[in-house]
Amino acid sequence: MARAGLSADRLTRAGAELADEIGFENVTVSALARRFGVKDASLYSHIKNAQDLRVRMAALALAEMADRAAAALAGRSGRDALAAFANAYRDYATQHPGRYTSAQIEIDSDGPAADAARRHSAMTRAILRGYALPEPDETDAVRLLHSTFHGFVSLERAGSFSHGARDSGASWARILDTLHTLLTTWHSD
Amino acid sequence: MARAGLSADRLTRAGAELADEIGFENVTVSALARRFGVKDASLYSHIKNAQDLRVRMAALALAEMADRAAAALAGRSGRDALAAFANAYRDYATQHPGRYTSAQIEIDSDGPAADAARRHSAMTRAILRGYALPEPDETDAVRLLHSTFHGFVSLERAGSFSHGARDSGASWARILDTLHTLLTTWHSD
DNA sequence: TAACTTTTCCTAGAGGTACTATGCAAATGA
DNA sequence: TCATTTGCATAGTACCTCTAGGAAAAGTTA
Repeated sequence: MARAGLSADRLTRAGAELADEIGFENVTVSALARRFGVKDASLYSHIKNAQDLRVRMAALALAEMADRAAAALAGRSGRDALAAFANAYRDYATQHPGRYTSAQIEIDSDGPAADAARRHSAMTRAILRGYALPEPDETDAVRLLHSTFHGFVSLERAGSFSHGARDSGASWARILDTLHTLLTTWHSD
Repeated sequence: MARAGLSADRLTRAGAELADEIGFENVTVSALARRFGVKDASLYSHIKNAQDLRVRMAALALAEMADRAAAALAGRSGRDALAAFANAYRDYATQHPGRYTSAQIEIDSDGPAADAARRHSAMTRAILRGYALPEPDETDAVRLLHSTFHGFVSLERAGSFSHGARDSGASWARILDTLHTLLTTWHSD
């Protein structure tokens, strides 16, 4: 009998695809096993348990987001960098809703997903280089940006912005403008 | 045999308590039935299914958040109103993590949770009365505030802000300041 | 109060998911 | 080529969701 050629990485990537198709919360060990035509018990040779799979998916998504962020930021600064990063972030969430959701699970600081999370976080901080804020202001600003991007994307996907006349993309563009202004006029106390 | 005296409302409230204790994703029909000392099948006389229970819990949480927001905004305007609303929002999430999580599920616009969601949304808009923004700017600002509050709370709870030297409460206060400044200096184009 | 109706909870059972233990067969490599 | 390791299967436990049908409590009417 031929083997399916499974591995933790292949399962993680397939899990990510499945998440984008049917939603992160519907990705089960059983569903993943069905996709490979094997029994669910077989997956436990590669992953520790269902939570382990989820953490691996989160690490993959965070790494992909960090890569896109790095590409978006290359050669840009100030307003351009801010907009490019923000749009890369929002586009990723739109194109890969399941992956994006997976990246939101709790990650402990010494787990396998922590590295990817730190890389992504460093990219957010890189946006601010052009604004030259002193600490702890830069940290506050990083947190503001991350909060706003994540909050917007997450509310947009939950349908919170779809009941009014205002296009949510227009709001997004406007919000990026105001954030740029906020950062350029930021004053430490 | 005595009856347990169940009803959809009691189940919803008990589900909310359970969510705060063990986490929203761990609230199952079975666990709720155990808490009342009845069999799980008995709950289906009161709730349609597990998703129905979750939507009811979301509606309860949104209603509670709208109540707290209304109380926080009463008699306040401008910066005071902004800070009071924001702190009420963050405090609710801290005190009721399970309820807060329940409020984040997707709600369709004509479902039973939509009313509560609209009330909560109206409260966010009320913050902006003192800033007198024209449309569509006010809508953009509402979305910015909601995004930032939700994003911050959600990242804070996921542990994203706990790995640096900067206290997350200090960042929160600073962010509220900058948002106030942003709103007072908002310019329409 | 007796009979009838409705509601509430039960038992029983089907089907899905997570996970463990164990065994065999395929791949690896000495 | 033979021993070892690895990959997948079988079997089985436990928990969850939900349906069907029945019985007893509570409410209603005569």
